[in-house]
Amino acid sequence: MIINQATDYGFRAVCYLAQQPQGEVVEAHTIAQNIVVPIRFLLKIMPSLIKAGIVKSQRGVGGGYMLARAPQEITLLNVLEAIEGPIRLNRCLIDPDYCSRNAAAYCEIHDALADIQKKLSQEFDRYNFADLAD
Amino acid sequence: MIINQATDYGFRAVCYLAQQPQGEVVEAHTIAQNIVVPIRFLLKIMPSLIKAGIVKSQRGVGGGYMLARAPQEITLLNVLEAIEGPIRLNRCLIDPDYCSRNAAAYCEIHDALADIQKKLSQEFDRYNFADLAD
DNA sequence: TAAAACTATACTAATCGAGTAAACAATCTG
DNA sequence: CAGATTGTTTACTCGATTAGTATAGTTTTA
Repeated sequence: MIINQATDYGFRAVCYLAQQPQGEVVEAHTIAQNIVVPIRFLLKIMPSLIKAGIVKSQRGVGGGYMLARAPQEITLLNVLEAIEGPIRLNRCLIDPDYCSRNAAAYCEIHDALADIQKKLSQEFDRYNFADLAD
Repeated sequence: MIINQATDYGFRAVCYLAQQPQGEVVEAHTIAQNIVVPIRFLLKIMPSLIKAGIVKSQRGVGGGYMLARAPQEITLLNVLEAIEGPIRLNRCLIDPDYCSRNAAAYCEIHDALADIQKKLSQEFDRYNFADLAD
């Protein structure tokens, strides 16, 4: 019921990139310093954001990271799912076989959780980084 | 971002009790069998529900558990908080000093998460066990 | 007073989270 | 093209948490 530290750092990193002039490439150590995150940990997180099409990277001298699309097109949900996968409130919502009662198909609680989970995703999706970076 | 197994079991236990005739005392092993939960684990969870005023217990021969108040007065949020404490999406929402940037006071992300967290609590609070037990 | 029930506390094994390390691959510059 | 720079990949560690088990204790009632 708590987001990962990595996700928190991911939010900060994307927010920081959204605050840079458009097209500016920022290297990892600069990002890490500004958002106050251990650089090695940040370096491990970034590839997830790249695979999700949220940021782009450039290697070699003068390399670094930049957003891969407009900040208003990136939501908290996008970053969260890129780093820790889809939101799941309960394991039975991923794998019905997980339920020790084998009741996923008719369980009222299952339905309620599925509903809440959907609402939660929508809430995370309401926030984009153009607004957050202000 | 996922609820505890204990919370899941708590939901089931309260739901099962809500399905019993009013005032009926049900012993732990009966509950455990019906909701398919290890009895020792269930026995460990129940005291949290008692402390939260959700169920009552009776010791000795013929003892067991019953709801402490009407099912419509018990929500998913009540049970969740009884078992795993208040919902917190991020540690900085409990303890602002936790933020490695020390930015909780002015961080836009912090505000967004606080907002989402509030909505999430409200969602869990919308479901009561009179409805869930149908 | 003995058995039946819940309570409290401590223990354990497995998993997960956060962070570190090291070897590697790409890119630029002189 | 050599070497420095910067990101990538994968593996490792250590501590915390989770899920569950065990045991000794307390209350109640027949």
